[in-house]
Amino acid sequence: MNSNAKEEILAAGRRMAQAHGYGGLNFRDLALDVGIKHASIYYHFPTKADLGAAVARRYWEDTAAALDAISADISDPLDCLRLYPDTFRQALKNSNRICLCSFMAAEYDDLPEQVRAEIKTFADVNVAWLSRMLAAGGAVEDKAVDQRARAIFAAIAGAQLIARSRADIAVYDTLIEGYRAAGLLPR
Amino acid sequence: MNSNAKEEILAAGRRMAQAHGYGGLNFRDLALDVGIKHASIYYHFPTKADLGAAVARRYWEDTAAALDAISADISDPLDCLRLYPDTFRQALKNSNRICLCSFMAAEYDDLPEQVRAEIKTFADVNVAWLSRMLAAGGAVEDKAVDQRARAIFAAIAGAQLIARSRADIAVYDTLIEGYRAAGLLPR
DNA sequence: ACCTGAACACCGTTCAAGT
DNA sequence: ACCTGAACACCGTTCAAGT
Repeated sequence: MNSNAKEEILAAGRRMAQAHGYGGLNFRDLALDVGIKHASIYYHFPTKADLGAAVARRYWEDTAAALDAISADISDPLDCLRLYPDTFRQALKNSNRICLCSFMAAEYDDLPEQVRAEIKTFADVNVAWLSRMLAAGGAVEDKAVDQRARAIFAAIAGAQLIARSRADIAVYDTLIEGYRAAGLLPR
Repeated sequence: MNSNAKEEILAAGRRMAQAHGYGGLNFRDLALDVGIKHASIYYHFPTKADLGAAVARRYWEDTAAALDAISADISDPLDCLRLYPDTFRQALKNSNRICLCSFMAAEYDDLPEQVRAEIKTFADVNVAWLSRMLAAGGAVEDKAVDQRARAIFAAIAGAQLIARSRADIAVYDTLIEGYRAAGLLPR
């Protein structure tokens, strides 16, 4: 267990931050979840800022891997784009959680600089992947690709946020369908 | 001053909640801002839940009034829709704050039921106004009006959230322009 | 190397008591 | 009616001590 502790802290920290944010991430509940004493967490992460940054970094690393897996498995970039909303849907399915970085975006004022840097990278990773799919799919003019990628990312983050506030995943599905109907997302 | 205290608490509470959320709304800083002792706030609002609900209620009441003023002043519903993103832009302009209800949507898990009810009403107020404008504008099929109204509301909330995470209002403007280019918002 | 008990300082929250 | 002092509870952090 001891060699796994760091990984378990990261996993539990991610779950906690996706439900309660950086402010709601606390060493005592985290320790309870992992099954160690709260002081022990400081052995692995010297400060809360370090923990938050590590959790956010692991989060975008996992997201980048998941997106790459999609585009490696599926040859049609438009099919990849059609699957993209599902990556955000999974957080809602997991006890009405949201994207860690959306939550932390709201908490921007209270975030240590190192944490801010990681959530910026999360957005960059998503926009870069969307841009690649859009460019390869050819459904959008070249000069509009970046703008459209950013619009999709922001709109989907918003849909997830609003769906959470109703604790109803059907709200998310309806919003995504609305984006498709409006032409923001490919059919 | 004492008869104004309640109003000043509401105003300061709104500012604080738009920057730090319900979790970051705290009686000590609030009291410092208003100029009374922190325990005094409990005379006006028995619990934090009461304060949060009152702040959120006042927030949607103010928003409803502002939206009604727009649609009363401007006869063309499409012009009203063109102005809608500006209501969310103002929060960002005000020290990179966001919509109180977006922040609280993220905090859903930790919200008292009475606060949840108020942020639900905020969304309802916005969607109802957008639906009226869309229906009157005739730019969207009747049966798609509600879906489009919800999509616009969620997408704009998302744009505001992402712009905050960059502390850059130009990001918001670009995202809104992206929504227009994609056909989600009227040109 | 990895973990723990105990303590500290700070701050949000509460409530009985003041005027 | 309106406000306050003082206590309580919690949390991030530290550190000497355990295995």
